[in-house]
Amino acid sequence: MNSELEEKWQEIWNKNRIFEPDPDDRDKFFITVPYPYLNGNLHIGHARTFVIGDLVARYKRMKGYNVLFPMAFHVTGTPIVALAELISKKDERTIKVYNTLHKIPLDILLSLNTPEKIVDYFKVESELALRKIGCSIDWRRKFTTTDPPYKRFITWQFKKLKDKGYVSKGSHPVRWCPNCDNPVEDHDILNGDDANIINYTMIKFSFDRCIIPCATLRPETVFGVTNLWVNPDYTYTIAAIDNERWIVSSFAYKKLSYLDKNPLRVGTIKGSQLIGKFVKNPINDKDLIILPASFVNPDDGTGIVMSVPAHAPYDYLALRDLQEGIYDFGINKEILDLVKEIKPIKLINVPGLNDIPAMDIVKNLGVKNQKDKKAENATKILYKKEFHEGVLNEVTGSYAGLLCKKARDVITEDLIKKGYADLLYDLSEPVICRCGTECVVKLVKDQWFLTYSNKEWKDLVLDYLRSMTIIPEEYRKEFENKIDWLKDKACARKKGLGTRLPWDKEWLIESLADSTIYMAYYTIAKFLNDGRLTEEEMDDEFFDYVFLGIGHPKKEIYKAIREEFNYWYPVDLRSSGKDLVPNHLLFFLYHHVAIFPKKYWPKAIAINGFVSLEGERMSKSKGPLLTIKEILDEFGADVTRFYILSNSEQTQDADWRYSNVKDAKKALNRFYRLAKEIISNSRVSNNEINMDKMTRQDRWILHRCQIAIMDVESAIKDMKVRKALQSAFYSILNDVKWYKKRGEDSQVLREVLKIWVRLLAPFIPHISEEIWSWLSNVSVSVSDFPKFNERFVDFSLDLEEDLVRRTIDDIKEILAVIKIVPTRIIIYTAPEWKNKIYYSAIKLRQDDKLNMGLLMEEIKKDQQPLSKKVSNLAKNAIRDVELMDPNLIKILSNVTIDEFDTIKNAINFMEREIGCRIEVRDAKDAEYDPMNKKDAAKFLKPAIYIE
RNA sequence: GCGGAGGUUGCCGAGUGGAAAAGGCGCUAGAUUUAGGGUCUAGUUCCGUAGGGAUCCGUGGGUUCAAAUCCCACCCUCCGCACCA
Repeated sequence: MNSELEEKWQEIWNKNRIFEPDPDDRDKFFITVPYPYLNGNLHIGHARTFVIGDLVARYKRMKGYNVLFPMAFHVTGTPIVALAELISKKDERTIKVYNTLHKIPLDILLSLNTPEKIVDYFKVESELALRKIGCSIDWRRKFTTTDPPYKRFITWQFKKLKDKGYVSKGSHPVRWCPNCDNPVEDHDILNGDDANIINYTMIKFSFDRCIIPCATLRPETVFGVTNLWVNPDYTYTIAAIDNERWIVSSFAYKKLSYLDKNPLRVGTIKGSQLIGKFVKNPINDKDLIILPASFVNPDDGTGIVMSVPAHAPYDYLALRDLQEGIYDFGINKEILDLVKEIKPIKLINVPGLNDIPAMDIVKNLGVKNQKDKKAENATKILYKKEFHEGVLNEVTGSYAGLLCKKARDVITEDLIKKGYADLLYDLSEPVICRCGTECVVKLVKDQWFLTYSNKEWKDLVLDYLRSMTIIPEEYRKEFENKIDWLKDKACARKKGLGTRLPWDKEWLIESLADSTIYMAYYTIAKFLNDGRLTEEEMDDEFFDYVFLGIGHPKKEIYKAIREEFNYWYPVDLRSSGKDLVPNHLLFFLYHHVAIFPKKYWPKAIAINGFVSLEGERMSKSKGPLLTIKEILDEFGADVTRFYILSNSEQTQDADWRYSNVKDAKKALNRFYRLAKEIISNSRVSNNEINMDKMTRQDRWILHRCQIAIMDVESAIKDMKVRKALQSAFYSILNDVKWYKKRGEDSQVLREVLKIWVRLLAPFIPHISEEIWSWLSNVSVSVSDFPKFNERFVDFSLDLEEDLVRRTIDDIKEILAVIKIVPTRIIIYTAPEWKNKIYYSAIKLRQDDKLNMGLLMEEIKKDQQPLSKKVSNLAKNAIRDVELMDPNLIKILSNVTIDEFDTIKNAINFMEREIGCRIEVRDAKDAEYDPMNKKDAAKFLKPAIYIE
């Protein structure tokens, strides 16, 4: 149990090339985990995904599959370039983080001043870390995503996507810093991390050759607009946009200037000057009056809003305030008369809200006026209710009958098409760039998109998803939701490392887009790395042939490459962290479906959670962080694997806690010592163990091993690694402890160990190899996984051991209560007639027919003399049996247990445990019974008398 | 806001309709050919002079012979929401 031991076995694996599979006659299993991104050292979070992948790889290998588990490195994108810049600038924080957390010696760190040097450094370190943690990776297939041949592969893929019409050109909104003149990424933000880009629909109301655009999140309510609201004290900007003149706030003017509108300031106008003027509603040409309101914020939207008093509490209140003269903003009588004629126009019907919804809610909540804080709450409640439950009514014309949530997008689209509206992007809250500038939303033009919103493409993915295995199954819905939500994605950037778009060389392919089908590339990387294939040969025809079987091979070796691909593909399992569900894993599916024929589409996806460090989330750029190298130096591979695999299940997050890791180390030490002891106490034997000579306990422990094998296999099938490890390690450990207590046979223990070590080999391969080497001369990594052997299965043995255990516990419990030192203990097992009644009840329960009448009939058939005693017992039996676990019922309906015999056999053991002489009697013919206990004897619960 | 996950004992966490609390940690006691932070054993909600009883799974209701588990409402925590890998 030390690093030399682990290094020794790693060297043996390497030397014997046991993890370097080539196609052969066996069934194959191709497992991949996402390649790591090399802007730092691999950390404990990576370790989880890798170790889970390795566990499955090792398990499948032992199950006889030809297993391919490859690895490569991802370096395309911006972070590595940014890191190189920061290092060459000697950025204080970066140097500190990479020196103290990533543990890179300062002299080396300062030399990493180009992206290439960074990649070269981390790829060596990462491979080392992966080797040292014992991953059974075929390193002959490694590559880096900036390798020229890989770029050819990506180029081919994008040509294919474009040919299939999955690439389009358009514009899209990004967070933008006007000062840096660049998009703002998450780590560039000083303030406002939570801000989202929201898209308002800007409805264009016309006014005296001017346009007053009103931003709204509820475009469907355009049918219910009764007037506009302006802030009377604010001075608005008049901007020339195309051939129109727009009246907007000055902040809105700024926003528009980044949104492809090229506005030109031509004048200003005070809000109060607009009051009483009329605008036309574009959808019905109705004239609407402009009125003053206090809640209009010039910084939100365009600074002028449309009023829908039937459905917006603020609008309703502001209107009522005017009508009742609560706030009149000094409007004249003429306007006031017009205001008084305004009636809310209801356009959404909501079950339960019969009148004007805004009025209802204002009344219910007792909102006083537009300045009442409760108006905010009223708005929230009503908007939510109407969005989810609302149906558009006849006021909306052809949209009548549509659900609110369905209609919104349709209406927006129609309004824009007709020129009645435009989109306005805005940030949900202010965002401040690291340079201190307030950010805006900019519309980037001529951007290339992958059209993930394409209905046919989307349906193809959704449809295929149905036939895939998703582990855990609960994530299937998550995938469906995300696919449904997925929109077109910008797939090119100007900055960073990567492959150029083949048809537009100034753009680089975005780094998530270039890592979608790379698992296929592992099959050819082998040939590149051993020199049988050169970059120059890898043209489009080559890829078409190898991956799609199109055309003819120009060279003989291409056939082998094609066969290699055809053998390994599809991916049988992609195992990944849950952070990749809404991005990489979706694109992984989309691109496979787009590029490859169906038989090469991935079979299964498994998701795992993160790893936190002493309860805190790790961060590569800020810390805390714990590198794989560090933990391996301290704990070694097996302890690390053991801890991570046993710490949490599936998508739950694991937590790396030093104190618990140390405990894991102790547990493994214990196992190692125990194994050593078992080996030294037994002798080599190749004979099949002789079951006839075995005691009940011997047969019991072998039975338990079979159960463990079954449990481990079914847990691994569901990727429940924690459960698998519990069964493979702790469950057997506890059984072995009990077995040793009960009286062990060293040869039987040796057999148990043979099973045990192989069960554990996928989890903790190094220590397993070491122990296995004392038992066999074949590497455990390529030995057979223990086979479930029905011959050893006997559930009655479990019942017997449980009976013994429970009886001891009962005695101890009594002793604890009566607080005497016992001198003599008598155990009375239940008489046969009692047990018969229980078995009858169990049979009935198994057939789902348990009731008093039927049970009494059964008892009569057994020709028992009926008495009050019998019927009372039958009543009790029904209650007891009804409470029994269904699994126990199943077992009991197949086996019977001789309680007297069981206790009698265990009597010496029980005496040792209790430290007192113990006798066992059948309650039927026990004469000595001073406290009249024997009548209390029940099925599986013997009576106890203590002196 | 939308979508998702979760709330179990001192702590981490099993358990998703049939005896709540597996396993681990911590704690307590004991053993030890114990330097130790090693190893092993037992106990660890409360009450109990016979193996029993009471309480109990975020809160409040409900369904059921039976609910941590199913239904309804509410409270709280965490994660994602895109051009960022």
